Amino acid sequence: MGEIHGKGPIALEGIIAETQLRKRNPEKVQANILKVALAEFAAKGLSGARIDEIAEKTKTSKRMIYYYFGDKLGLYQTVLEEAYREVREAENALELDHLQPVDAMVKLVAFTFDHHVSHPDFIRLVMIENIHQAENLAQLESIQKLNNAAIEELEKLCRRGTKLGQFREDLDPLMLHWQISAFSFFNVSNQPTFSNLFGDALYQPNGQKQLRQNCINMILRFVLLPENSNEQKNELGAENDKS
Amino acid sequence: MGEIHGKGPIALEGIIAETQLRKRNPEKVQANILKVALAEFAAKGLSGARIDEIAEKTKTSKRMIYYYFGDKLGLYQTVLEEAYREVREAENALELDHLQPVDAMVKLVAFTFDHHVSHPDFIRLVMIENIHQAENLAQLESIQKLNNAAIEELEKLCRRGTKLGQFREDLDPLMLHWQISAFSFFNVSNQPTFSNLFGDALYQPNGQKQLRQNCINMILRFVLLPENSNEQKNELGAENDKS
Amino acid sequence: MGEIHGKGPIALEGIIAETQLRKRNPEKVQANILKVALAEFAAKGLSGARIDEIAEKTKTSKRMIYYYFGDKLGLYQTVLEEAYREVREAENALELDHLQPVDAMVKLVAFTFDHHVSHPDFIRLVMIENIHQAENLAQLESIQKLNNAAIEELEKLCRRGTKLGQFREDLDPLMLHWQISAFSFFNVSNQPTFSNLFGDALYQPNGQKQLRQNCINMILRFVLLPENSNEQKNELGAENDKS
Amino acid sequence: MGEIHGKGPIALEGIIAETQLRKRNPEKVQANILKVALAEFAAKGLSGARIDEIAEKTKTSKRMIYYYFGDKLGLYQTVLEEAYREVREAENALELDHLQPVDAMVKLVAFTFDHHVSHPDFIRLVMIENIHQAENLAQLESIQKLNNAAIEELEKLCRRGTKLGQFREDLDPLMLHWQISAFSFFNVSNQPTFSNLFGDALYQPNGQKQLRQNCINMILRFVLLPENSNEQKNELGAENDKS
DNA sequence: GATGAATGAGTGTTCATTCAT
DNA sequence: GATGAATGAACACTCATTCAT
Repeated sequence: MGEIHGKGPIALEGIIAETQLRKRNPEKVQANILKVALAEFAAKGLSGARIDEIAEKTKTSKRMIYYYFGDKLGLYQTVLEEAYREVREAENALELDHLQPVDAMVKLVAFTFDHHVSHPDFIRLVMIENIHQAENLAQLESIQKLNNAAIEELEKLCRRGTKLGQFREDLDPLMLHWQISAFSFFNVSNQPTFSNLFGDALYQPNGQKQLRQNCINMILRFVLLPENSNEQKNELGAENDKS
Repeated sequence: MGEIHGKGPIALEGIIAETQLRKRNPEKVQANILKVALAEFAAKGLSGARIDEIAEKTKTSKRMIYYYFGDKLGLYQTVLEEAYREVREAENALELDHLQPVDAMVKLVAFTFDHHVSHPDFIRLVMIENIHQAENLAQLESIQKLNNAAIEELEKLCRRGTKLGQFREDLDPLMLHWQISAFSFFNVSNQPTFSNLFGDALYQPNGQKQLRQNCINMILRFVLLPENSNEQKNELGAENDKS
Repeated sequence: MGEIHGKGPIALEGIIAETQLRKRNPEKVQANILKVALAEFAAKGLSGARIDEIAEKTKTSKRMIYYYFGDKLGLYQTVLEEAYREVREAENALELDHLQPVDAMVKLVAFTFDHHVSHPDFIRLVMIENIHQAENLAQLESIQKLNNAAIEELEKLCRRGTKLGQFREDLDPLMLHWQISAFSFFNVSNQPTFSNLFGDALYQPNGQKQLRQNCINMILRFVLLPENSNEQKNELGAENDKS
Repeated sequence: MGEIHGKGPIALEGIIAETQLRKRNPEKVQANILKVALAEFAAKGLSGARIDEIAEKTKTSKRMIYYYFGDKLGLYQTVLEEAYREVREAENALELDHLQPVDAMVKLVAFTFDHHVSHPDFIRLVMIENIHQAENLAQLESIQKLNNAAIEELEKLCRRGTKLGQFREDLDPLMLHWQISAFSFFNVSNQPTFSNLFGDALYQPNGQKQLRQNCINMILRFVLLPENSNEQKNELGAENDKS
């Protein structure tokens, strides 16, 4: 990814490019360190990751890690911060306002599910934070603000659905977010142990497809008023088969 | 830490008394080590936990850990094995056969939810295993057998419910187990980060009560045939309020 | 520390203003560095002082330290040289020739005592040099010349006192200088340990007053011929009380 | 000192002896570390000394330094503590009670002077402590007690001399101790810089002999009542010549 | 079975110094 | 003259593990 070693016919250009890349480009150096560090921390945890190993996989040296991030914890916290920021920015890019409430809810759950699947390193980082009682996350002020947006978006959606007589009136956006997250997060976080203990059928393409659809269905049945739920039952149930 | 910085006279009498107190009781010594080790691994992860610290909190010495468990990984694997065994044994003690399918399902979900809440160290151990791609769990043959029982129990229950015309016919016990686990596991595993980002309302007594009830409801609505679901809608919905 | 952990926008205006404030004034820049370096070396020793920390407390940058002084040792030696020069210049400004020998001697001892008290950083620098076996001092040719003046001044004074029949004939100016220095130097150099072990009574205003007077008395009794010493005994003794 | 390498005809015995010396002898291992560390700290200061270098000069390994002393500061503090203890114990072994006050005072000053000369590493350690504002010394409770004994001994002596009409009545034992210490300490501590600046005449055998005698004389003239001082003046003065 | 002593390979971190602009 | 970026060698310290008794 973005590596340069010997993939063009003219070697000299590659050398020049690499030289320019490596030297005097603080942003890229930091980004490169963070990318490597994210993978290492996600794979081995905070105390399991080794600064030496991170440095080795980097285009720069161990010294620069300390130059830019102070110490191991500083590096970890920056990695955590960037990971959250990236994920939240993608979430905020979701445009739900112009969709019908039901469609918007389907899109939200589907996106959340898929987004977790496509960011396993972020999931693992969050697991690590949970093992550490979120004490590092608690120190990142910049993150706290980002998350309210997600709840507010959901609240807007609930209100719209309720006003149209489609959603129940007693919905709690926070709990809804919790429920959507539980499915999406667990799906990625516990894949290794679940597969090991019960086989990986649910983690094959077809299994994931059903899992995803059932999550959407469960959330929909939860938010919809019974009468609306009935109208859609065939449609919803149809996707639950194992075909 | 088993290290000496400074020195002091040795209380000979104390040593004799202590020796007599625990004279040659291998099982208790091992159980004591495992209890301490579980807490340490759960709190700090595999590489974060320190043999010295575990030994210090033990009634015995560091040498005994190596004597009984070989090395750090051996200790961790034994801890993991015991934790799984204990949890699964409790699950298997659930008597569901004499209950109506719906009641049995409610009891199963409620028990799973509560059981996770009351075994946070186990949850954390599973998180750690997931970070390590379940590679240690994979080496424990004794565990693999235990889990099929859980699925089989659930399968029996589904079949009974379906035969009575209450449950849908296309239920997949494995997926059902996944769904129940997702709620129950996430509830404990992600409490630190979720509370930090969104406040701890859902982790206050009242919040937990609602969360638990909604999980039961969601599972029920998922397994019940629509016509049965409708019959119960008032009852189910009633518990969703925030009172 | 010249290192970056985190980043922030750069206040361009501030930089321009500051640049104009100290536009090209090498002497002041060097003097500023030396002042800061003296304090740092005196406080933490040669190996204990940090170039980064010195640079940070300076109005200029780390690079300038290397530009002007070559390396850490060069900076230290320059600091040492300047400190000696400043102290010796003050000593040489003492006008003793127009005073009676006894008065001149009193003034010399009193001045030396006070001068040490008011230059604690210099004292500490000399202590550091002594720990390093004076190997840096030995490389500063400029300093060697300065000190003979002090001994010559003292020799002149001794000769005058002896010629007038007040001082003993066998006085050795070098030893006299040693004795005066011993009191004056030890008073400052060993204050921390002495106070810690024996209380700080002697380092309170009254204690210092007595200490100073007793030093003067001891030197006087040493240089004066016994018959002169007797004449002054009441006067001298009177100042030894603890009032 | 106590080394074994190849100084006996039978090599095998040496090997056995060395083996027994190196293995399982905690006291000797610690003593060996402390001896080496004292020399290193005295030569290079707290931050200048290197744990690696200390370990290398030791019969054991770097790891054992941390095993017994925790960290660098712990090692330094233990070195400091042992150095003070050793020096104070020698001082307390002085038997002054059976001597005439004047003889006792002469013996005390002479001993103090010589004792400092023969413990240069201790002196350097004290200098280092003074540069560090005695902050490590302040943490050693065991040392504080030892020093009162020295002052009390001196107080007893002063009282005896005063009672016999030989010493002045207004003597302050603490100040007397300060004065004796000033000479004795400065003589060792400032030898490098003093020799460098003024030549080493005073540090040649003859110079030291005079210096020592003059210190005794100055202290005696200070404590003796003038009439007694006069009686002894010839005797005292006689030793001040440069022969 | 049980204990304190001992160890080597690593692990995070810091230092004075130099480079590119 | 002046600045932020970059560096390698060293540094203090820790780890799981084994030895001798």
